[in-house]
Amino acid sequence: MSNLDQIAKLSGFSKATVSRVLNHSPHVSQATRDKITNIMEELDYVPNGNAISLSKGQTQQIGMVTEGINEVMLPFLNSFVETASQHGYQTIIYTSGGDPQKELQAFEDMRRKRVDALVISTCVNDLALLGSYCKYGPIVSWQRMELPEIASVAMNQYDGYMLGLEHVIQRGYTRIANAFGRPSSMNTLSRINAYEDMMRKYELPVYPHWSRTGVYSIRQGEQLVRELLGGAEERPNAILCANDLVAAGIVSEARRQQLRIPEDLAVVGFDNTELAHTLGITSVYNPIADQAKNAFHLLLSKLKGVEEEQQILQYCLVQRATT
Amino acid sequence: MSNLDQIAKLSGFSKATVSRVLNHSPHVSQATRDKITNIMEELDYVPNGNAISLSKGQTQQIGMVTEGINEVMLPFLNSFVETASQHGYQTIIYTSGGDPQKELQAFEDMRRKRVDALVISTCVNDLALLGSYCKYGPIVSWQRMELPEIASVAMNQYDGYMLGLEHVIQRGYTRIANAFGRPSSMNTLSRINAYEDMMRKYELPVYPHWSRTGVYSIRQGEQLVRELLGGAEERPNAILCANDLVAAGIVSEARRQQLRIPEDLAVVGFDNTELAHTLGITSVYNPIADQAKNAFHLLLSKLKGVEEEQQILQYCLVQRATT
DNA sequence: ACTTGACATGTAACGCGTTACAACATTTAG
DNA sequence: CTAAATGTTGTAACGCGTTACATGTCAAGT
Repeated sequence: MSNLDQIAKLSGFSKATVSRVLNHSPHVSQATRDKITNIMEELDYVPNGNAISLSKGQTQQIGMVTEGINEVMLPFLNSFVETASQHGYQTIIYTSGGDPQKELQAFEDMRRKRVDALVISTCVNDLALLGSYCKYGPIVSWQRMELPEIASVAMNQYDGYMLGLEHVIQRGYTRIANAFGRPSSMNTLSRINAYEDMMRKYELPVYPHWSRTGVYSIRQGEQLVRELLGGAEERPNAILCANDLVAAGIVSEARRQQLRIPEDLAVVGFDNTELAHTLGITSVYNPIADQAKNAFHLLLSKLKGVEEEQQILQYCLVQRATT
Repeated sequence: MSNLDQIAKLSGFSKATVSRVLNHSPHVSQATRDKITNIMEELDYVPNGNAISLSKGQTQQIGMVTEGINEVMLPFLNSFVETASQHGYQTIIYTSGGDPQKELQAFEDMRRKRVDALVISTCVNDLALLGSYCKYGPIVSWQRMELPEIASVAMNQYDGYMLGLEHVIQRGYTRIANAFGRPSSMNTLSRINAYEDMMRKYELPVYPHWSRTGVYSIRQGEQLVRELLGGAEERPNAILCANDLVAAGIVSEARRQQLRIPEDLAVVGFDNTELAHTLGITSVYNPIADQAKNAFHLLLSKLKGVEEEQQILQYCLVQRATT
């Protein structure tokens, strides 16, 4: 392995000049540049990334914090990785599996300068703890957070949920159940507020039993159908779901139980992922890929101290066969 | 930001001793260790990851090369990230979007010592080119590769495909179509061989028109149904798919066209992902998560020069409602 | 001819741990 | 009581670019 020092010696120039060539500095004559470039090619030289990171004090790496990678965050992840890479940044995945201790690794890695910044997709640690890491680098969250230091790129959950609720109510469903996501997350709180406000507005019944939190996956969706529609006398006739995965689980389990959709049960998913399209599930469109782009640009702004342009994001409801 | 030098000066010991404390070397007395540890805590000291990487010559980071992250590789990615993290390695995602030039970034990053090793999920560059990067670090591939330097953890595609074929033939389907994946990949070649051998064995008709390559996604599956079952006189009555995504697309489009499944059309997916379970699609089980584990352990073996244990993986067919 | 400035290049310190080797002290074995 | 073994700590070089500042050169301006 050759290094910059050898290139300098062999070419007869100083390390500084070689470094300038490497960094396309204009302060090098063409002749010098050519000579040095030739020698670098001869020796098959490439600069050592770690040395660069050490001296520059940044790694061009951004950590993504998540509980685990699932279908819902796929477009977020893809879009983020893609956008970052276009700007010369790589993305490191930190999955916690729900373990706060494991999640902390990501934050510690920022403290240790292994990553320049963090995007949070899902997060299981205390706000206070997160706050204490803000001084080590910029953090942006997909989910809404109550910390001023941590910007969020999520859509307005309250409005989005209202949209879904309004939709089913307009179509005549009145017994509405909810499969919410992470308990006590801002997203969930906003949705709960939306639900309560809407029920009040139309004076519809609220059965606490019909609202669940902590429902994210296909399996949990299936399970929910068994519980809510098993044999109880008073059953909901519409379910709004934390995401399309849950909706998919509900739809497939409901069909297995000979329930007619949408006659007996209306189902509304969230995020309008590929899955919702495939299965024909009505879903609230959530511009996830654009949110990821915004997340990256927010981080870049903070890293470079310059304003980067943010997109303004729209949401809407996509109606399909389940309502 | 405090550094090791400051800790050394303040504690009155040398940098070497401080470093020993950091690395839990046994050659430090308890008293010294305590003193140094206290000072580190006082100053809120953490070692700089880049400095460590530079001097150790390794980053504890592994790059994952892929065209894009989709449902099929989700368990692979998740399992890999998880396993790697258990062993102190982080995973960096390199998505190429099919652009060889972008893909090269991952390989260049290994050359520049940004990652210690690479796992290839999908790869669009020449074998020859890949071969030339093997000298910079270990590479393991999910897909089978013809290079001796690059180990593979994929299941035996030939046998797996045989399993699917045998299944539909036993159930009386004779007009079999194929949605293969990447053209000219080893996987596809093996599957094509399996198909031809099997058709020969049972003396079944082979319509070249019924075999497609380059079909990976839900949309492409839907498209395929329109093409193969649109209006042609002689139609296939069974389709084997590159993966469960394609199968999902086929099933949903076929239903839209009022085709009865499995009476009019049998569909077999591959990988037996969550999606196959949800939609009730028969699928060849592919122990993807375990393959990812094996991939990591293979890399670790090569990095440490020690044998790591590999699991022997089983596959089987999971029958559901589409056959 | 002389100053000023633009341009090219070098010097040396810096970013921060790691580690082979040396040195010294203290046990322990004989 | 001494030699060998063990344990503790220090020295200094190394891994490799980056960059602020200094220096030297040559052409344009007056």
